[in-house]
Amino acid sequence: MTSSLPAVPDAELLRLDHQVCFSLHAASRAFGGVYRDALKDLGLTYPQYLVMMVLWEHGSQPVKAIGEQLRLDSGTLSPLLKRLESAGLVRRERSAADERSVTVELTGAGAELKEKALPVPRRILAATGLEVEEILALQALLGRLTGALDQAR
Amino acid sequence: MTSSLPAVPDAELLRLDHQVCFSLHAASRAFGGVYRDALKDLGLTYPQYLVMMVLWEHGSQPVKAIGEQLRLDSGTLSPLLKRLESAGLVRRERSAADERSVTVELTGAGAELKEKALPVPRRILAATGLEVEEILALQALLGRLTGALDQAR
DNA sequence: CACCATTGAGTTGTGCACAACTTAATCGTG
DNA sequence: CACGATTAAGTTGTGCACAACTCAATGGTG
Repeated sequence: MTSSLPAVPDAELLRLDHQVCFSLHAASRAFGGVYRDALKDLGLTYPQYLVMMVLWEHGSQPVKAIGEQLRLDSGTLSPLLKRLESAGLVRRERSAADERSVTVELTGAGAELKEKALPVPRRILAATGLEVEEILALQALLGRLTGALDQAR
Repeated sequence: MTSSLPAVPDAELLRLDHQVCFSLHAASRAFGGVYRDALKDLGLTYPQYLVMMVLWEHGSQPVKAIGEQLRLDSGTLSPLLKRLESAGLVRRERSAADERSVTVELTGAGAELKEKALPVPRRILAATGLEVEEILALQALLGRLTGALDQAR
C-alpha cells in the first residue's frame, strides 16, 4: 500500500493536492449552485431532492434504507425529513412490526412533485456542457474514487 | 445550446441524474471524511486546510483574494478566519492603504504547521487508489465542469 | 425468561455554504 | 468637492454534514 512515488517530492505533492481537493470541492459546490437554481421552483434543496428521488424511484421506505442509499445518517436525515414533512411532501409513520423503525412515504403532493421535477435533469445536463458519455465516465471514476476513499478509513 | 437529446426520455434522464448528482455528492463527502481523519492531528478542518494552503503558497493576502481563489464569500470566510485566528495560526490586520480591506497573515505557529501538513497529500493520494495520471485527468474534467456550471448560472 | 448488547431514530453541538443584509471606506462623475 | 454607486468585510438566518450522545425497542445468550 501507499506506493510512495519517490519521484514526486512532498512540496510538489502539496501543491498537486491543493489542486485536486480544491477541484472536487469547487465542482461539488458549483453543482450545488446549479441545482439550487433549478430546484427553486420546486421548493427543494439539493439533498432534499436526493431524498425525493429515492422515494419516487423506490416508494415508501424506512429512514434507515434512505440513509444507506444516500450514505447519510439520522443526524442529517431526521431534521431534513421533518422539513419535508412540514412542507407536506412526505409522511412519517412508526412501523407496527418494529417500533424502532420509521417509514417515510410520499403524500399526494409529494408524488405529484415528480412531474415538476422531470425537466430538471435535462437542465442540469445542459449546464454541465458535457456529453452523456463523459458524464458516464465521470460517474464511473467518481464511484471508484468514493469506494476507495470509504475503504481507506 | 441545450442539445435536447431526444433519444433519452425524461424518466430515464431523471434516473441518470440521480446517479450523477449522487456520485459527485458522495465523492465530495467521502473526500471530506478522509481529509477529516488526515487533518485531525493538525486540528484543521478541510476548508481551513484549503485556506492555510493558499497562505503557505502565496503568503499574506487580503480576505478578498483568498475568497477568489477558493470561490468562497465573506459569509463563509469571516467566521472561518476568526477560528483560525483564535487557534493562533493567522493574524488579521486592517490594511492601512485601504481601510475596507483586511490582510490575513500567518503567525509563526501557522507557518510551522506546513511541516506537519507535508505528509497529508501523500496519504490522500494513497487513499484515492488512483494513479497520478488519473488524478490529473479527473482534475481537468472537474475544472471544465466547474467552469461550465458557473457560467450556466 | 432475564439481562445485556445491539439497533433505529432522534437530539445536541460544531462547522461550512450561501443568500440577504449592514456598515464603513473608497471611487467616480457631475 | 459633493454625493450616489460600488466595494470589502462582517452579520444573520437557514440548511446540510457529522460526531457524540440519548432513548426506546429488539434480539440473542446464559
